[in-house]
Amino acid sequence: MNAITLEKSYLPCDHEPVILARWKAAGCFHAQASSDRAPYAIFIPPPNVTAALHLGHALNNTLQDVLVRVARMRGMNAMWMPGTDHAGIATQTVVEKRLLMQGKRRTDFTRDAFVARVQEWKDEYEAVILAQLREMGASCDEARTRFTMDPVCTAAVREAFFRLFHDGLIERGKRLVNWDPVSQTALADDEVEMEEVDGFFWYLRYPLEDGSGHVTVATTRPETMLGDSAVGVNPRDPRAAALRGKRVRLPIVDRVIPIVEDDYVVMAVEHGGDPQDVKARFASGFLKVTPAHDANDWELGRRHNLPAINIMAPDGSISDRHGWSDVSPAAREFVGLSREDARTRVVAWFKKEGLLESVKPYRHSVGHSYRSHVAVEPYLSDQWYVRVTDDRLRGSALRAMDPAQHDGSPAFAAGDAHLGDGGLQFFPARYAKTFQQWHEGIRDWCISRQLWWGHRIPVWSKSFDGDQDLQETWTQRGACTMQRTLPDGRIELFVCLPESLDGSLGVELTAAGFVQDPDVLDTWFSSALWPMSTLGWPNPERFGMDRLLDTFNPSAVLSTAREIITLWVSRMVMFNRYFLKGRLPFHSVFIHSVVQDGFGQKMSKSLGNGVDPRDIIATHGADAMRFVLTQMSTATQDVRLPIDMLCPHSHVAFAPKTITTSAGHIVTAPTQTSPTDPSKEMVTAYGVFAGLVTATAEMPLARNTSSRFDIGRNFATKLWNASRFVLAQLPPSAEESASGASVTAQSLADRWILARFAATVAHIEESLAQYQFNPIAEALYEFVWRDFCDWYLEAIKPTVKSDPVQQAVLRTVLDGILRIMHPVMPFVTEALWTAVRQVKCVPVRGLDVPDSQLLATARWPEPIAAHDTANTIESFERVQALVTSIRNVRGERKVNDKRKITLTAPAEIMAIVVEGGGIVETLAGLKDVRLTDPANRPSDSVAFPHLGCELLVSGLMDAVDIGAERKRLEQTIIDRGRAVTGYEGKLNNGGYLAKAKPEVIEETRRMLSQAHADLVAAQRALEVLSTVP
RNA sequence: GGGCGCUUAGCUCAGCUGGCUAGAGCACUGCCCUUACAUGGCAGGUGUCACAGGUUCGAAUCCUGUAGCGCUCACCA
Repeated sequence: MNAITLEKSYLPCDHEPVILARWKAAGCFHAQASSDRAPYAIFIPPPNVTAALHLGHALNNTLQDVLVRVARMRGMNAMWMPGTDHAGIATQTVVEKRLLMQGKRRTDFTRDAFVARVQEWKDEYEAVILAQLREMGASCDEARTRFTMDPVCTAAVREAFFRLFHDGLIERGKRLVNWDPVSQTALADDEVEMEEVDGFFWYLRYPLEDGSGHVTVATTRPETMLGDSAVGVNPRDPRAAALRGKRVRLPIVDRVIPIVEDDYVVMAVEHGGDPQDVKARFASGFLKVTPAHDANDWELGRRHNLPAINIMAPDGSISDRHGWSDVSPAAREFVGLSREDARTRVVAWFKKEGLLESVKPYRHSVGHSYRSHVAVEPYLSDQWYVRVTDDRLRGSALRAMDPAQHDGSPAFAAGDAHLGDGGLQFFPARYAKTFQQWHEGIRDWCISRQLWWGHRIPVWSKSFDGDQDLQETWTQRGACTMQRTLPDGRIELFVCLPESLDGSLGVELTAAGFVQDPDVLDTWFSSALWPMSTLGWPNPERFGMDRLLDTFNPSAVLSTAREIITLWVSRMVMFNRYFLKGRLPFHSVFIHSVVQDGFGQKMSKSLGNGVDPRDIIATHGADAMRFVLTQMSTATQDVRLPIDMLCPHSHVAFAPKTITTSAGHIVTAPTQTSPTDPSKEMVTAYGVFAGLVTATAEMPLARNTSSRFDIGRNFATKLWNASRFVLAQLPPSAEESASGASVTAQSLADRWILARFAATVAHIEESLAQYQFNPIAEALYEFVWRDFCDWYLEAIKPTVKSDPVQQAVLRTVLDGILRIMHPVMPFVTEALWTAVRQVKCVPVRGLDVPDSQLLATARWPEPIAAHDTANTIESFERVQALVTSIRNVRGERKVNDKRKITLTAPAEIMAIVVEGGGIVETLAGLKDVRLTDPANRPSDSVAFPHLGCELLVSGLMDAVDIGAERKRLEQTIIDRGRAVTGYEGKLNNGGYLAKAKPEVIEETRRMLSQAHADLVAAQRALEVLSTVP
C-alpha cells in the first residue's frame, strides 16, 4: 500500500487558504530589486477604489497571473506590481452620494474633513480589492503594493508636473471645457459619453438693426442666445452680399451684434447647401454665434474677434456674474433660471413676440458626464492643460509603435533612432490602429479637475497691478513661473514648485499673498506615471527602492481593456518616454476580451451588474474560475456569461428576476423570492449597490453563480482523481532507484504520452508568446483529460504495477502536468504537488523535472522531443482509430463494458494490435485476437470495415440480431458510398488535378481508396449476412 | 458619420495564412455506480457556418454588398 493517499475528492475551500498561507510564508512572489535572472514585470492596471472587483477584473488578473507564473517558473525575476487607483471623480462621486443619503453635502465639510471621509472609503475598498486578488490566487508582489496617492506616487506626480511646467508642456488656458454642472468639474474629452436624445430645432427670428427685416437662426439650444455675439452666414450664400455690414438686434438682450461671414456656416439646402448633409436640411443658413457656449462658435469667435459672453454659473443656471454685463430689463427675468427652465422660457418669449418661425423635432447626440450622467455644458473656464499635441509627447507615442503595426509610416526622426522607437506591439494587432488614430486626432489634455479628492495642483498664483517683474524672486530659488495678462490689464503670476520646496517657498508664497490652485489633477495624470512612480521615480533611493526602476521598467506587457488604450496606455507611453529618455513603459499591450452579463451588457462597477469573483470561488473554487476565464479569453469575441443566483435559504441556483433601469439597462431586481419557498425573500447585490435595499437576517444577500464554471470545477476534480490514481500505482518509495541513470520510455503508450506532453508544452508556449489564452486552456484540457486520463491511464492499467520504467514515465508526466497546469490552476496543483513530490523515481530521458519545495517556484518543463515523435504519434493514432472502431460496434450493439469479445482481423490490422503492445485489447475489451481465416468465419460475428479491411468481432452477445446488423451495414454502405462519390468527384475534376497541391491530391487519393475499400468490406459483410440462414 | 469587431449545433464558444464529409464544452439520448473520478466512463443524434453576389479546381475561411448586434471615436445648426 502506498503511504501517500489523497482524500476522495478535491474541495477547494479546504485547500485554498492553506496554499495561500504557504505561498505567503515562503514569500515566493517577492521579486528581487536586482538579480542575475532576467527581469519580467507586469504592472497591474490599478483598479479604482469605488467598489469591489467583478469578473471582468478577475479575467484580466487571471491572465496576468498566468503570464507572471509562467515567467517565474521559467526562472525569471518576476514581479507583478499590485495596487489601486484613487479615481478622483468616481470615488468622490460615490462618497458624495453616500453622504447625500444621510442628508449631507460635501460643502458641509471642510476640505480636509471631506477628504478624510473619502480616505475611509478608500481604505475599506482597497482592503476588499487586495483580498479579492489574493483569493483568486494572484501572485502579486504584495510587499510592493501601491496606491496612486502614496507618498512615492505623489512625489512622482510632483516631479512630472514640475518638469512639464518647466519644459513648456503645461499651460493655463481660458477655453471651453466639458463642464459637468452637477459635479461642477471639468471633464476630459474621453469622460464625456454621447447619448442620443430627442430634441428640437427652433427657428428664431433676429431683427436687423436697421429695421429692414430679419434673419432666422436655427438652434437646438435657444437659451444660449443670451450670450450670442454675432450671427454667421456663409460668404457663398446668395443672401450674404445684401447683408454685408449689417447688424442685428438680439431679442431679449437688446444687444447689437454683427453679421459675420464664415465658411464654417452650413448653407440651407434651398440656398445652395448640400442636400445630403443633414445639417443643411435643418439649417436656415444663419448661425447664431455663442463663443462662450459652443466649441465651434468659440473657434469662429476667435477668427472674427468676437467677445465670449458667459451667461451661466458653474451650476448651469443663467447668471450675470460670470461674464455677462449687458443684462437688459427683459433679460433680467431669465437670470437665475436653470438651463432647462431658461430654454422653455426663451422659446415662450420668442413665440409670444411672434419671433418663433417654426419648430422641428430633431434627434441628436448630446454629451453626458460619465459620472453624473447629466448633459455636459461647454463652459468657459480657466484650466490647466498638457500640450500633448507637442511632438515630444504625441510624436513620441506614434514613433513608439512597431512599424509593422503602423498604418502608414511612423514619423521617425530621420536618421536618428531613439530608444524605444518602434518597440511597442499590440495584441491582437488590430488595436494598434486605435492607438494610432487616437494620437492623430488628439487635442490638448485638460488636466485640472474641480474636485477635492486627488493630487492637488502644485501651482500658486497671484494677480498684480501693472508690470511688476517678480518672476526672478521665485525662479532663482528653484521654482518655475509663468505669467499672463488678464482682460483687465492686471498681471497674473503662476509659480510652480517642486515638492522639495513646499516647506520653504510654499510658505513664503502664501505669506506673500499667493494662493495655491484649489483644483486637483485628472486621475490619469498619476495613472500615467504608474510604471515609474511605483518603482520610485524620480528618486528610488529616497523610498528604499534602489535599482527597482532600472530593473523593472520597461515592463513586459500591459494587460488591459479596449477603452483604456486612449485613457491610459497612450498617456503612459507619452510620459514614460518623455521622462525616461525614450524608454517604453512596456513592450507589449494585450487587450483582453470584455466580460458581459447574460444580457450582453458589459460588467461594470458603475452599472452594478458585476459578479463578485468571491461568489464564484465559493461555489466552484478559484481554480475553476481561473480555468474558465482563461478558456473564455478568445481573440475576437467578447464573452457573454449568463448568471444565476444562489438562494441563501435553500442553496438552490435559479435565474433571477430582472428589471430595466431608467437608462435601459437590464439588472437583477433588488429583491428575489426563494425558488423553493415563496414565503422567503432575499436581496441582490444590485439592490444593495443601488442603495435600494439592505441585507438582513430575514432577507439575506443572494450570491451569484454560473454553470459556466462547472467545466473548471470538473477539470480540477479530474486532475485530483487522476493524481490519486497515479499515486496508488507507484511503489511507496523508489528512492533506492532514484539515484540511477535515466530510463528511456519503451512502450508505445509511454513514448506517445511523452511526445504529446512535449507537443502540448510547445503549443502553450507559442500561444503565450501571442497572448492567446483560449488555446492554452484548450491544450491543457485536451492533454490532461483526453490524452492522459482517457487514453494513457486506461492503457497502462494492466501493466504499470509491474513495469518500473512505466512507473517512472507515469510519475514524471504527472509531475510535468502539474507544472504546466499550475499557472492556470495554481491551488489544486500546489495541493497535489505536496503529495506527488514525495514519490521519488528514476528520471526519464527527455523530461527533466527537478524537485522544488513549492510548485509555484518549480521549473517550467522543457521536454526534449524524441527523434521518432512523429512516428510514435502516428502509431498511437492508428491504435486509437482501431479501438474507436471496435468500441463503435460495441456501443451500437449495447454490449456491456465488462463483456470481453474476440476480434478477427487480417494481417495488416494485426500489425496495429501488435504495435499497441496490448493496449488495443485493454481499451477495446478484447479477450482474443485472431487472424482472419476465410474458411473459418465465426458464426456469431459482426462485421465492420476499418482502414479498408473487413473486421469481425464475435462474442458481443448471445445471439446476433440479423435485422439490426443488416440495417447497420446498409447505413455504412450509404455513408461510405457518399464519401467515395465525393472523392471521385474531386479527382475527376481536371482543374483540381491541374492546380491543387500534389500532397493534397495524394491525400484525396488515399482517402478515396480507403473509403472504397471500406465500402467493399461492408458490402461483402452484407452478402455474408444474407447467406446466413 | 468614421473606425474596429461579431453573426458557426438548443446554449456558450473554437476553427478563418482556402483543401480530410465543420469541432469542443454544456444540454439531450442509450448503455455502464468497471477498485482514480457519477463533479465519472463508453457510445450516439444534432448545423442551407447571418444573407446576396464574386474570385477559385475548391470558400465557414479571401473580396464586394446587405441586414442585425456590440464596442469605440467624432458630432448639441
